[in-house]
Amino acid sequence: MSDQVYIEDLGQHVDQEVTLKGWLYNKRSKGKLHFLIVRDGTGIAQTVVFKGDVSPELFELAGHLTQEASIIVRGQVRADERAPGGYEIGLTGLELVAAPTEEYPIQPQEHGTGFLMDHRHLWLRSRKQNAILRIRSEVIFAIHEFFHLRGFTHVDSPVFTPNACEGTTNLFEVDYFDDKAYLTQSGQLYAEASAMAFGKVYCFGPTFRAEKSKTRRHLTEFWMVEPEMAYGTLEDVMQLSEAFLCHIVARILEKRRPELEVLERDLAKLEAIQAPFPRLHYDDAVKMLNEGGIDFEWGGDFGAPDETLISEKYDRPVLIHHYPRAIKAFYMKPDAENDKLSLSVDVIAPEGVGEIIGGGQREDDLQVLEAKIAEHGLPEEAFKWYLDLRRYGSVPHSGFGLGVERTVAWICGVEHVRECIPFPRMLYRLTP
RNA sequence: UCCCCGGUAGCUCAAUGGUAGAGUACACGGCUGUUAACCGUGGUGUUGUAGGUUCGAGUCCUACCCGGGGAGCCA
Repeated sequence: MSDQVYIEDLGQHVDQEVTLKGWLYNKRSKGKLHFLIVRDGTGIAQTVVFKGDVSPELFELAGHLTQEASIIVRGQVRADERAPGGYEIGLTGLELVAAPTEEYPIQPQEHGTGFLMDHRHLWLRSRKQNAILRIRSEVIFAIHEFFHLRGFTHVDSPVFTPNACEGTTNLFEVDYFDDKAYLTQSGQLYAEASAMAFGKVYCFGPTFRAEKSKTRRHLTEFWMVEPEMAYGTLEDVMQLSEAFLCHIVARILEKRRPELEVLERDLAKLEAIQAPFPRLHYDDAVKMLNEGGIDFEWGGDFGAPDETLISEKYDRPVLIHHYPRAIKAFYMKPDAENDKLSLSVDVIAPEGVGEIIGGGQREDDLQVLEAKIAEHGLPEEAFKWYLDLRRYGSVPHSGFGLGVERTVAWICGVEHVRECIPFPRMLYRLTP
């Protein structure tokens, strides 16, 4: 049918005869009226079947449709304040493509998280989940757009790796023919190599952590975007992450407002995301915690409650920089002015989502890096190629990693990252 | 790995140690404007598993399994 339209475009077809192809989301009947609520992946729309307007067979068919029946409906679009979304279709034609062979398990009522996660493949059809994942798609598009507009080259890093980037624990080990390999936990080392070849690069892909974490911020498989800039400094990374987050949020506000409304997101909180972001030296963050009544000792890393206390003081993301060297990865460059500190930065999202960005300036001196690798007990052989980057034209460089699911959770105002990826992989959950 | 909570009908949940129930979904009937519509009629259980205490266990005890929330670690 050539006049098929999508529900998100209904407003452009008022008073026209159109065809919708979709599924029955819900149905309400009242005597000589059936209200068929149809979804097509772009939204939901109400269609009205009036007994006087259609054949008895069609009215009977409409009355017996069950939830998630796949249907093609035809009728005239009209504006009506009583219709959800403001538009409805006066139905004149109805084709049942396939009736469900069994009762659809997910109903318009409360369900438990475990049940919904077991039915994730169907849960995706629900309004809220649909909105979250459409926003995720837009976030990913905005990420690519941002870097391309700034002259970054997209260079992907491998998923199979021979070694750990940040230590050997928490890696998924897999058989690799007669050898062992690990699923990557970061593409950074490869992004560094790419930056030496292309200048400004970013890699984007799934990463894996075999941490036995059971919290609303953790997945065992999550997506990370990691830009890396040759000749970049800590300051460059801080400016880039600020502009990056502003760009993403602006894009979502521009293009995904209907989805944000489905999620009942407070738009004012997103509209507040403008540069500059507050910057907090690690020392000052520690002071802030102590003044806030948390017994925190200098030198430690911040836990979830610490991050929440800090982020609650601001209405936009906070950049915390110059963390102690001891709690950061081996490749972080020390601060020339204070050997105990590193040229590192974490970005804490507002509203309790926690850290969404971690990055900094990398160690570019061969001898220092060799010593660090030995000090961390890492296998020198595995890092031979990485050290080549310091042998052949080493330059200062910096970059960061952004966790996509946490970013989507923050933008959507969703409690748990498991709803921010189509098929989450978590501790104790591998299906569907 | 540690701490806390839970597991009863397809789903959401009730049930002083004493006959295992309601709402919802589904089916049929009624109503021309419903917003998770409403009204009437219709039936569903190895109470997570295995032991134990008891005249009697969904309920108390022990172990295990599964799930949820949080911590640590991280994005």
